[in-house]
Amino acid sequence: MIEAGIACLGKGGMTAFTIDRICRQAGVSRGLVNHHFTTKEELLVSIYGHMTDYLLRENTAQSPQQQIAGFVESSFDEDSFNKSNLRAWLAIWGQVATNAELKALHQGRYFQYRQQLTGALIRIADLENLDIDAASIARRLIALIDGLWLEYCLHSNGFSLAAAKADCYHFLQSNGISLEPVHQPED
Amino acid sequence: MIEAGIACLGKGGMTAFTIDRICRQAGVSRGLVNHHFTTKEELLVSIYGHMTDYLLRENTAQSPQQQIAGFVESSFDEDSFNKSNLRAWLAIWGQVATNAELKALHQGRYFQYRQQLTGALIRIADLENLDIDAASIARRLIALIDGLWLEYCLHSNGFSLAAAKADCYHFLQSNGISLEPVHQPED
DNA sequence: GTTCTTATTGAACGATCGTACAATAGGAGG
DNA sequence: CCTCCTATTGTACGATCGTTCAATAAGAAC
Repeated sequence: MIEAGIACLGKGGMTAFTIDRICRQAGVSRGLVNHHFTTKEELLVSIYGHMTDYLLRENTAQSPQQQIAGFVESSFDEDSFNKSNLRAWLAIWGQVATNAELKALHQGRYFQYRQQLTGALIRIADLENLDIDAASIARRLIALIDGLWLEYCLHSNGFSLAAAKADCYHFLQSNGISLEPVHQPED
Repeated sequence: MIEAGIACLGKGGMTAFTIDRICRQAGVSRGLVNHHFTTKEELLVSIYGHMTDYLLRENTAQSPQQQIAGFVESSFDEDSFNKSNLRAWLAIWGQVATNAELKALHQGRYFQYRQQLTGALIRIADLENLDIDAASIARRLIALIDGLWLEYCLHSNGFSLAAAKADCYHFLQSNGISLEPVHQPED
């Protein structure tokens, strides 16, 4: 049902996020959503939680370098960060200002995400005796990733996912962070 | 009426973009929208055209350095790039995949925008004998601007508009582009 | 004043929206 | 078998959606 909601958001944004279409997508009857979720907004919050769980999942990388590389790689994993999912994110971002519960969750999840990045950067700086502003780099890296993803999905003919990843690595390198790009196991 | 539509998009995204609310916002009666615009989607396209006209307006800067600085400065002008306008942009971006007419316009406007940036970068490279990939820098600068704007509007307590501008200038500098930041006339 | 075009109004239409609710199905525990 | 709890269904409701359309207001042209 959460998956069905994501699919609807991906198809037509918040306009397509209706009880009717979600139930049809999930193959269940109309009244079921309001049985499991008291309101439609609550379903939206659950959906956002589900989506961010994926982002904040345990990163099994050993070194902080591998951890950051893992972030970059998974940020442009075409299974998760495709046009459909971008629309879902755009729709949810557009509702953050309206839905207080969603806003609180979003602020928390974004903080966690940035903290994970910042922590890895600080560990790298400690290991290699670097003098960097880890929080600032994390913030700018997130901005770059979001912006590249936006560009890629809105006009994908412009460049490739590989180019987007390269841009991120280039950004890190120009900020003093060098890391061996890890190759994801191709399954 | 176009302004009223932007205001509605800013208040509640595409969900609030209804004939009723637009007319109420504009202070006119219900039937007027369909008199000037055959359909609601056509109004949305007009709104997007109006919004991008502002971005692509004639840049009166003399030097290419000033031109790029003008882009950065106006990208974080709080009159235009506030939370309300972000929501309008998010809503429109979310509809680009659905509305063919909107998609065509968006592709064209984005191409113009990137061309203006690329052209200025090429002129700088010519003047200063630099060997740069202007198109790539333009693309990454746009991504950084979009991402920073997104971050700023979604959790504005994180940093300031001045910091966002500084991030852009820092990015350009680390890519070999140095430019004197111009101070906008404060009117 | 008359005529024509345009701007604007407000009511009406069927469709769809979110939610509530009574009714049914099914499985677990006794 | 009976009883409870939960899962699921389908209908119903008032509200709002986009669009259509006849009616009116307002000027411009003559």
